[in-house]
Amino acid sequence: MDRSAVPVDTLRARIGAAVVVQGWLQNKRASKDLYFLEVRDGSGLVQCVVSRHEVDDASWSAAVRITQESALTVRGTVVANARQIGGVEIQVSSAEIFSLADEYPISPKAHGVEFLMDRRHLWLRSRRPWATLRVRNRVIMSIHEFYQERGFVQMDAPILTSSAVEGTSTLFGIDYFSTPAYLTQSGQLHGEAMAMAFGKIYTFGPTFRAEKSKTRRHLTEFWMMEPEMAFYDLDMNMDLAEDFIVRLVSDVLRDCQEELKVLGRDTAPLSRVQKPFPRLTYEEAVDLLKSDATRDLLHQRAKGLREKLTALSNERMQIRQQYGQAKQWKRRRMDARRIEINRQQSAAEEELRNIPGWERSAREFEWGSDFGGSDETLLTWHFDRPIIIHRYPAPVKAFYMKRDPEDDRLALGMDVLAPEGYGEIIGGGERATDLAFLQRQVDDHNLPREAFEWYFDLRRYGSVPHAGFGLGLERTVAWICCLEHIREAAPFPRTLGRLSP
RNA sequence: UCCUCGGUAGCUCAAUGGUAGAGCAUGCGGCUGUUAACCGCAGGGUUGUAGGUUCGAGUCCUACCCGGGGAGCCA
Repeated sequence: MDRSAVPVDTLRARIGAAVVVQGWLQNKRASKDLYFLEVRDGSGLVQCVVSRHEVDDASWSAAVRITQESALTVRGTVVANARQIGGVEIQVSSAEIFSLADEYPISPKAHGVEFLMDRRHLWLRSRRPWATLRVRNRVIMSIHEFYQERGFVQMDAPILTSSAVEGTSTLFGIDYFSTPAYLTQSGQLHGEAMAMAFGKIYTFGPTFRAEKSKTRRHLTEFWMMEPEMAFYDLDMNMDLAEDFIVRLVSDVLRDCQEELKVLGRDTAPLSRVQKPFPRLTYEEAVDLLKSDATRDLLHQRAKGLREKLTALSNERMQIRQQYGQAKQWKRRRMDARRIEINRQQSAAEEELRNIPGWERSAREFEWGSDFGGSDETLLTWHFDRPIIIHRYPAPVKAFYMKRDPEDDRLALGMDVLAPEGYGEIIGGGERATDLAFLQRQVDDHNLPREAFEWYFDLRRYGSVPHAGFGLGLERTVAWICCLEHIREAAPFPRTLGRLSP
């Protein structure tokens, strides 16, 4: 241990200074009298240059012997070098191995998702997880700052619950001292109780869904942030959600430039996340979905995909022709490109296969159903920022939603859909205040009245208009980072068929 | 549960029904500024499992197992 060790992300401010850095070896490159050690300490990455004639024998031999992911201490001088990550490197005066690592399974090359997920505990050390999970951290901090600044109080809803909010089919059941219990799927109802006590509250914790969904948008365990506000109506709720999303994105844009760069995230779409978000009633959304404009967008998309496939197959042929006489390093690049071509080709083919189904689903959409995944994606294609859809048919929303006073068929629910195909990141609405209505709703949904007596009390004693929503943390992070799969947005994701590591 | 794509070296992927290959990783050698460094040499395989068709199966057929993506459901 060396108490004078400094974090790598502070080196830029220490040019010319002698420093100590402790970390792990991410990768190394060598020539006869020179070793380049890429050292990672969690805060960042720095190249350390070991020159044979400028270090003692012990340090030189450490540089020669050290393996990927060994822990080490490096002493040296910080030198400006514009070509390096962070703009600096360390000219090493001495290096010492803390512990020599066995052969590391994750080589600095391409790997498949299953291989990496089986080694998630090690994969966390790589660049992409580093960037993604630091964005996640920024989002979490922004969530707290945003609500605390507005006078919200953080409260925690219970994780173990006695009853289902909307049926038990999607809940994980457990044995609670011989009584059946469930892992929470939402802090919603308890949030309402806390809002009646504290005015404006938010909960932030793990949530569990036993849905057998195998898609890039689903986890069985995820973190949900749920604000709940007394004396709030649907419009105020939508305003809050809008301010909230704008704040999250702008904080990440301001503080996570390096992370977004590592992820290769195009920041232009994020910069467009400004107020106001387009707001559509369910009715308007249905009309848009069934419109010629939607059909044209789909046809345009299909045309673009077909052109892309042609271009990819041309490139593949070109590579095949050149491969025979190519130099080895060029072949390697071609191999990498060929893999990327295959990946893009199967993605494009899959989407092309799906498009007729998407078109049918959109055209034949019937008033009263809920939007499917493809419908949501199509709706967002019409806009350049998140959109809010509100006033859904009551049957597709939860029993506790308030009815629209203007039209009793509708519930005052609202969803925020992220652009670029990431779907619903927020779902919420104004809650029903009338006791008799809620009791009828519980009966109509075949839910046990006894389980909701405490909830009914909130309407017996000082019932007020109130509203709230839930934000899925991982979906939000996946969208902001432009991840291919939501599982990358959690350190140890839990999905259908994955409970380890 | 259904639809769809896949399973070949430690990893990522090639291979008209006809002798299973490449790159990376590993080991050895070379190189004074590398950026997934590069160059040379070497070791490394029961092609997911079980059947079937065939003179001959990684390739075709059947069943099963495992994984990816999607539908339903949802944040």
